[in-house]
Amino acid sequence: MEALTIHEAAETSGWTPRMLRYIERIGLIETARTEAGYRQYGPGELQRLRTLRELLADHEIGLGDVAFALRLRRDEALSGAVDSWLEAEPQRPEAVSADEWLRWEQEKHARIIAALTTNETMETAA
Amino acid sequence: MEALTIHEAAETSGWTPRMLRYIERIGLIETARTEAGYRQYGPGELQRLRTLRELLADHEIGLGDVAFALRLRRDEALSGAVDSWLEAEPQRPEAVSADEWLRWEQEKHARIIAALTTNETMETAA
DNA sequence: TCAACCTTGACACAGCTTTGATAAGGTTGA
DNA sequence: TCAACCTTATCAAAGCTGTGTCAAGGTTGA
Repeated sequence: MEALTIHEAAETSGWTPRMLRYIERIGLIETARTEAGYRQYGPGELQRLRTLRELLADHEIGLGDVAFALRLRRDEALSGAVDSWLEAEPQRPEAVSADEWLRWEQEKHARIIAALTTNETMETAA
Repeated sequence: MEALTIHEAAETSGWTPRMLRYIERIGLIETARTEAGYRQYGPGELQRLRTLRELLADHEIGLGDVAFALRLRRDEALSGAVDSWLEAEPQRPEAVSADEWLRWEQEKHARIIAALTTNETMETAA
C-alpha cells in the first residue's frame, strides 16, 4: 500500500470519508484503487481536496455547482446550448422593428394569437 | 400598454406567472415595466422563455444550473477559480517523482505528516 | 486469527430549491 | 365603478442536496 486510505485522506483534507465518496460519486476527484478496490489518495488528490474546500468557501458555491461546471466543460452540446441561450439578449419591445409593432398593436386576444404565430415561424412548430 | 402581461406571457410560453417571477428573481430574463410596475413581455422575452424550456428539457438541467452558468460568465474571478480547479488534473501516485515516493513510503503516522508537509510545499509552489 | 480497516447500499434528517396558493393592496378599462 | 387584472410578501408542500450512521461483507497486517 503506497497512498493514503480514505480515512487518512479525510483526516488530512478536512472532509469526512463519507464526503470523499460523495465527491467521487458526483464526478469530482476519482482515485486510483488497489486490487481489492480500496481508494488510494496521493498528494495530488489531497491538494485538490483542499483547494476544492477553498473554492466552495471563497465563492459560496456548492459541490453540485462545481459538478455542473465540469459537466459544462465535458458536454460540448450542453455548453453550446447554454451559452447561446445566455448570449441571446432578449429583444425588448423597444428594440422591435416598427411593422412588427403594428402587428403587436392589437387587442388582447389577437395579440396572443399573433404571439403564437410569430413563435411558430420562429421555431418550426411548437 | 404594448406588450403582453405576465398572465398572457405565461399562457403563451407554457410557464406559470409564478415561475415567470421566479425566473426573473434568479436573474434569468428581466422584463421592462410599465409606469405602474407591471411586467411587459415582448416577442424577445417570449422566445427566450420557450427556448429556456427546451434547454432545460433537452439537457435535463434546472433553472439553478442556468443561473449558475450565468453567474460563471458574469463573475470572472469565479469562473477563473472553477476553471483552474477543473484543469488541475490530480497527479496520481504513479505520477509522483521517485524521491517524493521515498518520503511517502513510511508507516501510517509518518505518512500523514509527510502528506501535510508535501502539501505545504505544493501550495506555495503550485 | 482477529481487530481494524475497507467496500457498497440503505435509511434518515436538516436545509435549501422549486412551485403553488393566498392575502393585502394598487391599476386599468368598459 | 368595479371586475379583472397587476404587484409584493408570506405560508406551505414536494423534492433534491449534503451529510451521518448503520449493516453486511471483504481485506490486511501484526
